[in-house]
Amino acid sequence: MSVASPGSLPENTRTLADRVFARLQDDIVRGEILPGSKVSETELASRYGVSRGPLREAIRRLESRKLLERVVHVGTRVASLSVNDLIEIYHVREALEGMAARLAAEHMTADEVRGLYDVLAQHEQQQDLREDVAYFQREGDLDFHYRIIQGSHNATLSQLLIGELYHLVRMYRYQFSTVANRPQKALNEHRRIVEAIESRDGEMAELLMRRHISSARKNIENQYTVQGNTL
Amino acid sequence: MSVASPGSLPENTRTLADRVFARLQDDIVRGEILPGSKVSETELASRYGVSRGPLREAIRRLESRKLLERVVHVGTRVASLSVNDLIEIYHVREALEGMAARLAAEHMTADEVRGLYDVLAQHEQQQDLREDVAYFQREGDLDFHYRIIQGSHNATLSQLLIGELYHLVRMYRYQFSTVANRPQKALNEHRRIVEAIESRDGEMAELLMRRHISSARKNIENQYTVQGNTL
DNA sequence: AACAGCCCGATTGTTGACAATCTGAACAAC
DNA sequence: GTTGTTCAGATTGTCAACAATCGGGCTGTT
Repeated sequence: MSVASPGSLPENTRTLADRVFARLQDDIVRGEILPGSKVSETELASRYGVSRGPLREAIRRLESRKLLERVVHVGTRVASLSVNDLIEIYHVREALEGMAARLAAEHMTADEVRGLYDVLAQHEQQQDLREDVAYFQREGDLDFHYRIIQGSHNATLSQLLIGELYHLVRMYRYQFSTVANRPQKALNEHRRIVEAIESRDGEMAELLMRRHISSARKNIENQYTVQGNTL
Repeated sequence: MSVASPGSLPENTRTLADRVFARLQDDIVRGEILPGSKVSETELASRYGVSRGPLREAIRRLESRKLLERVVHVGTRVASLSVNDLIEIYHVREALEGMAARLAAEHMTADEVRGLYDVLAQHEQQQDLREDVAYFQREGDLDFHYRIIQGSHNATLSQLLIGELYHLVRMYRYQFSTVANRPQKALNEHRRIVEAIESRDGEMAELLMRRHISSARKNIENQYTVQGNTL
C-alpha cells in the first residue's frame, strides 16, 4: 500500500479539481506550504496551472477535511495544529481504532492476517538496521494501522479514519518532525494486537489497541505540557 | 439547540455557496429530494436561484459528507443508505459516542449536567402525552445525544459525529420513517448514563453508552436481516 | 434478429471577466 | 498622540459562455 498518496489514480482519469485537490492536500500535509500561512486563490491557481473554478472546489473539500480554514471575503489559510488538537485526535483514534481492531478480529481474512505478520516482520528488520529508522518507523507504523483499519471491513470507519483523520496526523508528524520515541515498546504492542486478532479475540484486540494509542497520547501530553497546561 | 438546522446563521452573512450547501443538505436529509435520484446541476442551480459555480462548491462539500455521490462526466445522485451502511454507522457511533460519554463525565460543567436532566424530564413528559410521540421521541433522542457529545468538550469528536455522521442518521430516519420502538427502555438507559456522568464515572458512562447504541444496532439488525443476510 | 459502430443531444468540466467585500494606509478631527 | 473616516488596491464571490465527455438511439452489416 502506498502510504505517500493513498488513493492515487492515473493523473488523467480524474477531473482537474480532483487532481488539484490531491496535490494541494499533499503539499499541505508535507509542509510544503507552511501551516498557518495565507494562501491566495490566484497564486495557487497559477501554481497548479488551473483556473480558479476547480481550485475553489478543491479548497472547499480540503476545508471539510480541516486542512484549510476559510474566512469569507478574507481568504484561506493552512490549518495549524495545536498540541490540544492532536490530543483530541488521539482520543478519537483510541475510540475508532479500538473498534477497528475489534471488528478486524471478527472479520479479517486469513490472508489479511498473514499480511499483518509481514508488516510486523518488516518492522522488526528495520529495527535492526537502525538507520533512517525515524522515517520508516513512522510510515511502517501507519501501514500497520492502515491494515487493521481496512481489516475491519467497515467502509464508514475506514473512510473516517483514513479519509478524514490520518491526514491531520501525518501533517503533524511532518510539522513537528516527531521521532517515534518508543519503537521497541510500540513493536511489542503491535505484536500482541496481531496475536489477539489472529485468535479472533475481538475484545482483547480492542483493549490492546486502545492502550496502544492511549500511551502514545500520554506520551505526547507529557512531552508538550507542564502541570496540565498546554504549551 | 435547534436540531432542525444546526449551525444556522442569518441567511445573508454567509456566501451563496454556503447557503445553497445548507439548503441542499436539508432537502436531502428530509427526503425532499428522493434518495438515489439523479440531480442535475442546471436544475438545482435554477431551483435555488444560483449559478452553477457556487452550486458545484456546495455539491463538493456534500460529496465529502457522503450525502451525494458523483461520477465524473456523468452526474451526481443523492446517496441511498442501505441497512448495511446504517449498521456500519452504528458501530462507529458506538465507538465515538462511548468515548464522548467518557469525556463528558470528566469534563461536563454542572450547568451542562443540569441541562441533561432537563432533557430527560422533557423526554418523560412527552412519553406521557403519547401523541406524535414518534417525531418528538426521535428528535428528543438526538438532542440528548447532541448534548453529551458537546459535553465531551472535544471539538474534533463533535465535528465528526454532528458534522459528518448525524446527517446520515437523520436521513435514514426520514427515509424509513422509523419509529423509536423501545422508548421506555431507551429512556431508562438515558437516565443511567446521565447518572454515571453526574457521578463523574467515565468508565461506566462509556460502558452504558456503548450498550445503549449497541442495542439500537442489534434492533436494526433483527428488524431488517434474516439469518445474517441483509435484506 | 442480433450486434457493432457512429452520431447527436444533453450534461458536466473549465475558463475568463465582472461585481462585491475586506484590509491597510493616509488624512483629518479631537 | 490618539481616534475615527475615507479611499484605493487587492482579493474573494459570482456569473455566463465555451469546451470536453458521456449515454442513447439510429443505421448498417452479418
